[in-house]
Parts: sequence; structure tokens; C-alpha cells
Amino acid sequence: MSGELNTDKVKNVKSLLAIQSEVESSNKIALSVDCVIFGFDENKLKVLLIRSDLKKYLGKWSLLGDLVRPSEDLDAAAYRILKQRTGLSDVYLEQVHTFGSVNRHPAGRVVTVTYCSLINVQHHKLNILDNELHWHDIVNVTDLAFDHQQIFDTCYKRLQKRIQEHPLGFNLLPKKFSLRDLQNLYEAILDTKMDRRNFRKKFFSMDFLIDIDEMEQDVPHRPGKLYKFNYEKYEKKKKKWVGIDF
Amino acid sequence: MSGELNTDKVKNVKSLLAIQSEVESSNKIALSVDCVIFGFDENKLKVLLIRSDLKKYLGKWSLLGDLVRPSEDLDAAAYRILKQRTGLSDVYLEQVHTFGSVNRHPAGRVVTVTYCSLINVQHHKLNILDNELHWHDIVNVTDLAFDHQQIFDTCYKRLQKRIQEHPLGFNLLPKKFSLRDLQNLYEAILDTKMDRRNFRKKFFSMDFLIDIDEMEQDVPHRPGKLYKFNYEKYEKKKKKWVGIDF
DNA sequence: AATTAATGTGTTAGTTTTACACATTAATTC
DNA sequence: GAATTAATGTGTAAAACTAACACATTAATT
Repeated sequence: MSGELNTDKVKNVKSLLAIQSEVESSNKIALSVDCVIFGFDENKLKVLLIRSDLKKYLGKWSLLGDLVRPSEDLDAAAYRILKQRTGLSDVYLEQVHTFGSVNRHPAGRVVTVTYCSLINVQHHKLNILDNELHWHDIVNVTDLAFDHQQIFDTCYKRLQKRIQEHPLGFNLLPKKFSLRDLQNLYEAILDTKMDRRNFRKKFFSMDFLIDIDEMEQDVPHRPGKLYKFNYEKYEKKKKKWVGIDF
Repeated sequence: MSGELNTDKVKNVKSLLAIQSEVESSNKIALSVDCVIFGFDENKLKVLLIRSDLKKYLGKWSLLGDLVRPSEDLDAAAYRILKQRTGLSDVYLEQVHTFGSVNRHPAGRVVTVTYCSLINVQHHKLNILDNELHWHDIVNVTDLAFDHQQIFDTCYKRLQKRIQEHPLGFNLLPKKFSLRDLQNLYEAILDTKMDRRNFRKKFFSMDFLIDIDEMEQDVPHRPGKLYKFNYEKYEKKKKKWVGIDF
């Protein structure tokens, strides 16, 4: 920090007032959050959608969202929506991108901060009774309301990337899972097939799986071992440097 | 998309009106963009900062930003700031994160969408005459105004990650550069030392560098060859799949 | 008891990364 | 202008990682 201070008090006051008057004037920009809530069920990646309640998008599905309250942090707004719609707290939530095209919302200028959330569908079962709320297989997610298709695509791509570099996937699985479950999850999210033996080797070599010495129950084949993910160990040993690769 | 349509027109109208009234009411959230503008000069990574014009942050440095105009896209607002402050168009610009803590701005509720920009410092030279605008060596960037330190840290980390996976760095260099320039850039951004021979091998094996058959001029040692980055080839051949690694 | 379909474990060849050494070139020094 | 210096430019070998592939084991089912 070098250089002299040429502070102009008039300028200070003006700019503060300018901002304040903007904040208080009408013709303002509204702010919302939208959540792309992913689940994993029957070996398929799902997303939770609700019917649009706008005439313009009659019959279309849309993401779960709401306006941000004036005294509410962005993350808090996203958590509120999640709690409201799934009954769940303490879920994985990550801000992804903010969409603000001038004409993206028919009701006026609404900028939306979008979040990606991963939940364990076993845990909720709750507010899904709501007739307008449904889990959609992500391969069937097309033609959403507003710009929600674009938002969904962005969040899905982000998930595909993040799951390769961070242990997010476990948020979609039960605490105890088999390696087959884990591979099915990766194959569903990344839309690819992987070699079972190499997949297994990869995860064992990372050494973040805890063998809890239990087996799958009620499976119509030889039961596999169950594991938990060792978050503590991961936090200590996670890699910092990767290298140039593009 | 299955399920019958139980559209409730009253509900539709209500919710639309609710949003519209929110948009038009006062006590609204203001929206700004802030740009973290990186440059590379004398083998050091730099960031362009301006003196805060708020009394509360007298003497502190802050990022370049402004309120988003009611009929302006977010990206357009970021480009406007860049053009205004550096005179440059057609620069690398990427949205990074949106910060919206309730008390982050002393003038009221201001949510800010932050962008990372990479420019070639050779190209501008222009509006830098402004006494209040300075390039700061990033190692000396501490204690910025508002929550700008957090924003800067986030954008810098993002840059560190992105430069390993995408050819962003070339935006900070002249069109023609030596491999030494390129390595210095990577070492500055990633704050690390690399083996010169392996770095060289890595980039040659990617095969995205065009040997333009020119040499460095006016260097006080054996001049190195100059290269350009082959964006066309990169766009065709860039890798999609990487693999699980964390 | 035989069959089936999954889990669980190696092995090998190929590729990539890392560590490290020496020859070459042009500016600088004497 | 010859010797010195400090950079560029190239190569090699060990180690680590990835990808492709085969067989034994287990438990449910027939």
C-alpha cells in the first residue's frame, strides 16, 4: 500500500448518497435464489422440480426458488428453500452461478443466484406429497420454465466436474454404501461406464473408505461389503497441487 | 413430463403480482458487480485496485465495481467497468461468485456479483494515469475495503485452479511469448517453482504452441524462441474426460 | 447339488510424471 | 577477440499412474 491519500469528502458523500438513493428508489432489481436439488434413486440421478405457477409457463417445470428477503443472506435464502421443500437441514449446498439477463423473468428484472444441492432421498420422503413437486430423472429434464434449463445445465455440468475432484457424491448416498452403489452413482452422474476393477482400485488407493465390516442386506446376489467415507482423513490429506492439464 | 395440470389461475396471478410488487417496492436489494482485474508485469501477478471513496474505508483499497443498471445484463455491467477503467474491450472475463452478506456494504443491502478479468498490461497504459487507480502486486494485497479481501481471495483461488485446466494465462501475456515468460507466469500465479525441462516438455506435448520462428529481442542473455498459442487447435482437441482424483 | 450372477483380487502393458545432466548459444567481461 | 557467464534447448531413466483384461469366490436361485 503506497501513495498519498487524496480523499475528497464531497465525493465520498455523493457516492454514498447515490448508492443509498438507488437502494431506496423503485425501478430496482429484484433478487432471487434458485436451487437445483439433486438426488440419487434406483441408480438414477434425479432433480427436484415444481410446476411453474406463472401463466406464461403453464405446465412447465421449474426449479425451486424464492425472492431473497431484505435481511437474509444469500446462503440462508437457499437453505430456507431447501428446508421448506425437503424438510432437510444440514445438506450439501454450493453456490454455482448468478443469472441476470434483463428479460429472463416475465415479471420484471429478477436476478437469480443459483445453488446446487445434493440430498439423500432416503432421508426426506416428506413434503414430496405435494402434488406439484416431483423428482425427475435428469435425462428427461428438458424445456424448463424461464431460463431454468440453462441454469439446470450449468449446475449439472458443475456437478459433473466437482464430483471428479471432490467427495461430493457421498451426500447422495446412504451413510453406508457398497462400492457398486458408489460406481453406479459416478456412472449416472458422469453418464459413462467404468471398469469395475479399476474403479475399486482407485478408491482403495485413495484410502478414504472405512471398511465397517458389514455386508449388504436383502440383495438378490452375493452381498458386497459396506463402507463409510472418512471425511476427517480426507480433510487432512486432500491434495493441493494438481498440475497443468488441458 | 407426466402428471395432470392442476393450474390455479388465482394462484398464478397472485404470485406474479407478489413478485411485481416486490420489484417495485422500496426497501429493495441493490445489485452491483465487482471486477478483480489481474495483470502480469515484471514477472509478478498484479491486481488493479482503486482507493475507496467511502469515509468508512478511508485510505483502503477496493476492487473496481459499480451498480448494475436496471436494463443492463450482468456481464455487460462487468464489461462496462472494464472498459471504463482500462479502456479495453475484448478481454477475458468470467463470473466467479456472488457475495451478499446482509451487512457487507455500509450504504445498505448491496449484493455483488464478482468477476475475474485477465488483461495484458502492455495493451492499456491508458486510464492508469488516474491517481486513485493502481496495480498492486498480489502478495501485498491485504486489508481491502468492504468484503473485498474475501472477494479477491476467492477470485485468486479460482484463477489458480482455472489456469491449471484451461489456457487462460495467455490473456496475461503478449501474443508472442517465450517459454520462460510462460513459466514465470505459472510460477507467479501458482506461487511455486517448476522444473524448466518438464514444464517445456509438458507444453510441447500438448501441442498447442505455434513456433513462429522469431527470437526474443533485447534480452541480456541468449534469446529464447517465441511462440503463439493456437486457440483453434485447442478448441478442437481440448479434453473432456479427466477422471476421479481427490 | 448344480447353476448363476454378482463380488473380490491380480497382472501386465502403456502412458505420464518426476528427477536429474549435459550440450548450445549469445551477451558480457577482460 | 578469447574467455566467461548465464541463459536456452534436448535427453534419459526410474517411478507412479492408468487402462485393459482374467480368474477365483460367494451366496442366492434353480
